[in-house]
Amino acid sequence: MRDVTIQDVARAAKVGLGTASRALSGNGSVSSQTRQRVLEAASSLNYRPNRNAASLRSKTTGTVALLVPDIRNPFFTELTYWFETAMRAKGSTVLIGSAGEDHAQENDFLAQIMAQRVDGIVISPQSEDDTVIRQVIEADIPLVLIDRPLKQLSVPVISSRPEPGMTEAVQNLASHGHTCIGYLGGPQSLPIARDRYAAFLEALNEHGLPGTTHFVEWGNFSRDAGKIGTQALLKRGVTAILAANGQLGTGVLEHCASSNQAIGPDLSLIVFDDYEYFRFISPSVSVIAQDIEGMGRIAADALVDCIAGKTAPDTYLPTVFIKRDSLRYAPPDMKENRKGDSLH
Amino acid sequence: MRDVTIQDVARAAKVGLGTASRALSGNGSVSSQTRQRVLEAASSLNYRPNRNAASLRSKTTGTVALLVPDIRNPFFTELTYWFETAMRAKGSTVLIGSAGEDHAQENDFLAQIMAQRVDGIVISPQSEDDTVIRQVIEADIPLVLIDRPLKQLSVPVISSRPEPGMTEAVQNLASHGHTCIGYLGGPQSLPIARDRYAAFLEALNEHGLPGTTHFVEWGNFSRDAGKIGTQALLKRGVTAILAANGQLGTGVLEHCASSNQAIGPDLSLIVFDDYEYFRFISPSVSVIAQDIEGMGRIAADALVDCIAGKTAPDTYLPTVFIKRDSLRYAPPDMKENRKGDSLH
DNA sequence: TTGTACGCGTTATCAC
DNA sequence: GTGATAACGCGTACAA
Repeated sequence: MRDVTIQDVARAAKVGLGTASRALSGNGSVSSQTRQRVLEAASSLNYRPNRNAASLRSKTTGTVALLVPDIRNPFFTELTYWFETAMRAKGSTVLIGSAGEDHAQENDFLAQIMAQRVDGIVISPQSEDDTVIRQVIEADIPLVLIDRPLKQLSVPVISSRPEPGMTEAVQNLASHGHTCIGYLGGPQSLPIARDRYAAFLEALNEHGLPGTTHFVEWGNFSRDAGKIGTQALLKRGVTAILAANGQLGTGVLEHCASSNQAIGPDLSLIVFDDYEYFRFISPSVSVIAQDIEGMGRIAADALVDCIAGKTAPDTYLPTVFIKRDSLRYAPPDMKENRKGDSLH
Repeated sequence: MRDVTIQDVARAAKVGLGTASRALSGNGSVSSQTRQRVLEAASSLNYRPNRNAASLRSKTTGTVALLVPDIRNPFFTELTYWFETAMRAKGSTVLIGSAGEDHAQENDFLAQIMAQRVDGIVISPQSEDDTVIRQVIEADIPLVLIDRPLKQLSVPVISSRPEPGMTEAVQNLASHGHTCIGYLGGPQSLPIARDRYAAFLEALNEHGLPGTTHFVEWGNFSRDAGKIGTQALLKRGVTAILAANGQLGTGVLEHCASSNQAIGPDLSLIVFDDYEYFRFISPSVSVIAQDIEGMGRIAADALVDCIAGKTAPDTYLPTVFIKRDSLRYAPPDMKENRKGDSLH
């Protein structure tokens, strides 16, 4: 059963092929009468335009791609959601690729989408390796980066400013009397990891926390690194941990759950990234939240600008501190006091 | 800067257009000598095949679509991940659509992918409304359904058998001495919701739990329904709750966290669906897990079969019960005993 | 405003 | 095994 083509529509409407095309696509001028006829014919024939044929001529496919390290990471899940929503509103569909840690998969995906002639691509780079990004740039495909800036290349970057949230977070820890704060950092080779740590240090300085020392454990942005780092930090006697991303924070939770360390009473916790479930587990987890919805939407805007040949500015969205129950720390000496305090 | 076409490759390799096409696509026979020449020419010219042009002739796009209610629901996130992985291995890219509750969005997405001429589509229906599905069938697009069977239509369904997991789960609750079990069910209009409840009842019977009563709260598969239902069940004195899906289970967690109800000691919990974070929160949540990876892969297999014109069987994957810490229930009378038991 | 003819890059169908 | 040539469905410059 052959598809109904624009030819069929033209015949049914008793107009020329070109007229039908113009009436349906909206380019060029058609008298409203004939347009009406064409539209009716189209819908009565159940006409579905063939994007592939159109793309062949117009060089635009109405399709963009989103490449993330792992869509199962809630940050990327949400980013994907908002980006897809924004792009669909703009009339484009989104091809997703979840690359995992595997470079072969990344290249696989890249080859496929290049063949598909996507209009543009958004990449959230996982590793320090730039080869994929360079390929995209070389192929001259409009590109927007999430999280990771790329030096000396005019590719728009959408990311976050860790400072606002970080400042409040540190202030809060300080006001609770913490003197030994542990920091779980991401790979120092990643700019965002460095930025977050710098913001952390700056926040400490800003509030002039005398006598406050901090301990740092570096690792990749993974749950396992979070577990291992937590273990190490606890040995060093920290009373609070600030995890530089959600995966690391999840690792903290995991370690504490398996070692019966009670978050809140025994250990304060703040996580950079607000995974949905942080809100309704017990105790709920205090976070420094990125504006993921904003990132997705702005990435979409930036991408269509790039596709249109315009330039799009780098955008750094503010973060906010959200205080929850993981900050109910009761230092040992306070516990001692309580014990003696039999009046209550 | 014009794209390099297969023409250019053919010229460079000093062969005819057709030969180049056969050499590159693998269809038809070419002497290994000339194939070599063509391949070399292609890579040295940095040739990228144009899928759109190919699709115009071959009627196949190497693209499939996946439509889920909300990709942010961890079940669908993981399903998307595995499905995408499987499809990429088969050489297809995946267009995703996250429909939300919005029907307009669904239709939007549908129109777009029909224009894209996707080879097939996998739908995980959200509502009882079949209009989207019917449209796909009417357009004669190969279709596979996740979760939801469709009566009297030969569309493959990939879903789960709740029985194995449910049986073990109920047995476990019984062996812990629960006599009042609460059940949070999904919309009775949904087959999977009915199936799960039926499996629950069957499990109760199977183990001949004398004196065990159960209480049921129905709602849609949402966190809010879980919260409200939990509240209602607790008022009725249940000592354990079985939630019929992950969202409902999340609602239980949320209610308990905000009302200081300790899961484990105060209330046993088993959730149908194994969200990743259930494993490492405290207490960890016992679950009846679906084989999502299997569902994703089998859906991919079934879809390519449909595309190839073959029929694919309905597949129901077994569930498994995974025991975790949310079952450490200590009934009030046991607590009393403990109090008196000062020997320990 | 409307219709015609051509080309987009590829695959498929022929003859050779 | 190989090389011309005709589609595929649509947009658009051009002529009418």
